[in-house]
Amino acid sequence: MSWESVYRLVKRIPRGKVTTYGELARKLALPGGARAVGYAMAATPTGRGIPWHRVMGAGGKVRMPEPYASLQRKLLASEGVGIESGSVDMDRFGWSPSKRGARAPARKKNNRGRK
DNA sequence: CATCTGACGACCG
DNA sequence: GCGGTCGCCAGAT
Repeated sequence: MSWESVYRLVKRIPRGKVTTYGELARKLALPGGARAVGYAMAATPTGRGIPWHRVMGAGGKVRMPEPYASLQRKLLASEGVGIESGSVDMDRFGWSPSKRGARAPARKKNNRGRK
């Protein structure tokens, strides 16, 4: 059950969005157990359809050793997630478990004639 | 059963 | 804003 739950949530993350270890931990009723979540992710077998790269640290910052960090940035950027100085804008790409689109993008693209 | 570690988070200087 | 410390949980030895 343990890590399976984590994987499940991670798999739920929609493309182009990211979440944090803390959020996952909280959703799993493990406040402060973000480390456990991170540990689980570290053991996450690649090639299982688990978008581990969509899991960021607090504040949307990259929390992992190379070369994973670089790979993550690359994958995220490939999904349209803008990264600034190694950090992701959680206000726009932050995704909350079970709270689908809680932080929906502000959609501030071209005004299409009106603001 | 005791101890250390780890892809974390919050706090303090 | 950055770096160091403590606290948290689960797994491995």
